[in-house]
Amino acid sequence: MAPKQKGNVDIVAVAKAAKVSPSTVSRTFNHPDLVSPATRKKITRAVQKLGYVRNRAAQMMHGKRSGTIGLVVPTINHAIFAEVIQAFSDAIDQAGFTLLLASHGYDLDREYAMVRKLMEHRVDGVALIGLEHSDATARLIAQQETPAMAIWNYAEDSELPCVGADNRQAGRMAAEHLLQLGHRDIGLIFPDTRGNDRARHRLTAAVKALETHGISVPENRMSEAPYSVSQAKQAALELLSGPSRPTALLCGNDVIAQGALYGAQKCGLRVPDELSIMGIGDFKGSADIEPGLTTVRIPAETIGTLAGERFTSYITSEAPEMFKLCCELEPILRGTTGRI
Amino acid sequence: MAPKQKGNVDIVAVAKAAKVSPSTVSRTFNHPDLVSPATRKKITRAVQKLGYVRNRAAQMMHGKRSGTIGLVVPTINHAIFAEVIQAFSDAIDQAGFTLLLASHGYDLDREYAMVRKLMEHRVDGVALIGLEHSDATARLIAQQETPAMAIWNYAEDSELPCVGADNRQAGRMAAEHLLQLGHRDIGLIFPDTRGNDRARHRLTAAVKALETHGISVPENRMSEAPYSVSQAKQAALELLSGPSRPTALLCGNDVIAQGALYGAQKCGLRVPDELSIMGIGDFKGSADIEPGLTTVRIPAETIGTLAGERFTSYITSEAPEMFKLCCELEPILRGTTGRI
DNA sequence: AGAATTTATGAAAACGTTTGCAATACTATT
DNA sequence: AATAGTATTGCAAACGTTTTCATAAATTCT
Repeated sequence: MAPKQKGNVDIVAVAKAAKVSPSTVSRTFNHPDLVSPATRKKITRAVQKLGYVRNRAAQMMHGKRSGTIGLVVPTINHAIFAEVIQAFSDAIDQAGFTLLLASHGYDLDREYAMVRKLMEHRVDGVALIGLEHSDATARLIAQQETPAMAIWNYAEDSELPCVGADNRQAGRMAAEHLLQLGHRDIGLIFPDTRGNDRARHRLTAAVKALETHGISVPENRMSEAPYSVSQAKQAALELLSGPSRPTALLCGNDVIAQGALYGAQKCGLRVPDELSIMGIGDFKGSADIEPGLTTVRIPAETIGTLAGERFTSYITSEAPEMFKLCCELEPILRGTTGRI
Repeated sequence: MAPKQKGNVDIVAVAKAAKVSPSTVSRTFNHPDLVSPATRKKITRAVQKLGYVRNRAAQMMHGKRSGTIGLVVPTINHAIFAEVIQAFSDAIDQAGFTLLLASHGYDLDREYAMVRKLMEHRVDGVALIGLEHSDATARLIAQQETPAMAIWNYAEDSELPCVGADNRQAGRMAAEHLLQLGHRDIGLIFPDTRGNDRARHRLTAAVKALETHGISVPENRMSEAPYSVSQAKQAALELLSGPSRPTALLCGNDVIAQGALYGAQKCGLRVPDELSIMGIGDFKGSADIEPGLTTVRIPAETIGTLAGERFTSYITSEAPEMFKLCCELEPILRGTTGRI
């Protein structure tokens, strides 16, 4: 069946096969109510027979939306972004959009290049992770008048519409949980904060919360590690091998916390009796390690879904309304923290 | 700077600003050597000033490639696919292509819908995960003459070009490793194999390898669990709680193996002394758990990169050559398996 | 039965590019 | 200085759709 036409099955081939004009075929797709049921059936049959697939690029040239949304992330290969991407993708798919995905590896210049690339494809909107972007990117977005939004961070004063969590609050909550348990000597393991406002906000807020309680964090209690279990393990090992060791470790995210946990186990430290470990994020799997990781839950799936839903309706709306959604954080108390 | 034009900055606006014809502007982009350096500079300046961004959809209407490649995966939110997606994305980006991503949640009908959706966007190629797809999907691909490929599985007799690993071999290697250590009573935890040829091939090959050694696996030694640590933990708990328990667990992938490990720890079983656990995949993180997970390494990143490189050159080539690449598997011996 | 609507269809212009062909302006050759 | 090239540019058609406007057919009303 479905005899392979000589390549170019377009709307006029369908029209010919159905013995109607191209206009009518187009109308059958876009305004079916304007076309008589009989003709519609003829056309549908011709479409089936020829295996016609609509050409959205051609539609797009008539001011129609392209039906695509661009998403630019630092990396795909990271539990938390994968979760956001999945949820976002599902949500926009629901609204008939297709996802154009690009990653930049935490490089803001590459981010600009990616946004530009997406705009060449005339995406109907661009979603970015975080609120920190280069001026060039901001200019480009403003100039092209492409709808844009930020995912993952929330900020009251954001220029862009955003759906996310308050990373400062996350940092504060993590610090306060440890303080509440009586910890006074706390080690910090965070990633490089350049071009990563999420990490930076968490770190500064955590430090500030500690200072409020009269605790300052000396240099030798701070360690830098990328989002990698093994490198975080390494970093933790260093932090724990000194002559005096902290009673608790506050980690930039759950991946780092997981590495820290393994590091502690390697040192033979009992968690949480001898060392408390606190993560941020509540990644998939954090509940399942032994002991379960205490963390601050950032609802990635909710954020992705909400972002997708709001963005699509923002794009399709006649009179788009600015939106800024702050998703609730929640301390998840599991087995890696305890009273001093 | 960059004064916002009244919305539509197209090639003719640029032409007007540079006082040349649209054709010349177009040529400046596509065949710069045909344009005098002086004019080229004028045009470049006009482009800068107006903030012109090329419209690939419009180019596409002239038989030019759209510059997009579609990738359809079961799910994004899975360590192993995230890794493949990242590598694939980077590789095609390198060649100037942009990724259109869609996921179907292990539903072959939705997979068809996604492929169709991508074709409406006139992707230059479609990459699918695995070799098992619905007839409708196969027909659609053949009919549209869109280049297509399979990622993740390798099969000698595949219709599509493919880059991947031999999942049967993976299953066999896992089984043989356990056999070699003297295990005779082996429990199997695998996901539902419908619409998932990866899992099915691993399972059947593992069972066959065991049978070759005169071992048949009774019903009560098999358990089904999705790719979820917690559910796999549950499944392992059931398998291990019976009156007699197996001496080893062969798991469909590393996520399941990780769950099984936690399950064993929960039962108070010492791994690997009292129970061996074998995974398949070597996910990021599998090396870092304690004890490190013994597994069969499937080089996800290599597969993604290779797939992206080969596919782009396949697409851009004048005379495309079929390709089928089988990536090497490697048993990774860590701490979760031992002699009986 | 004829006029006035309403419904269904087609013709043609438009969208933003690319490209084959024609025209023009140079340069080199004799 | 006339000729033959060659380098540069512009014109207009083409790509696959959508949409406005006009026309034809069918229906309703008086």
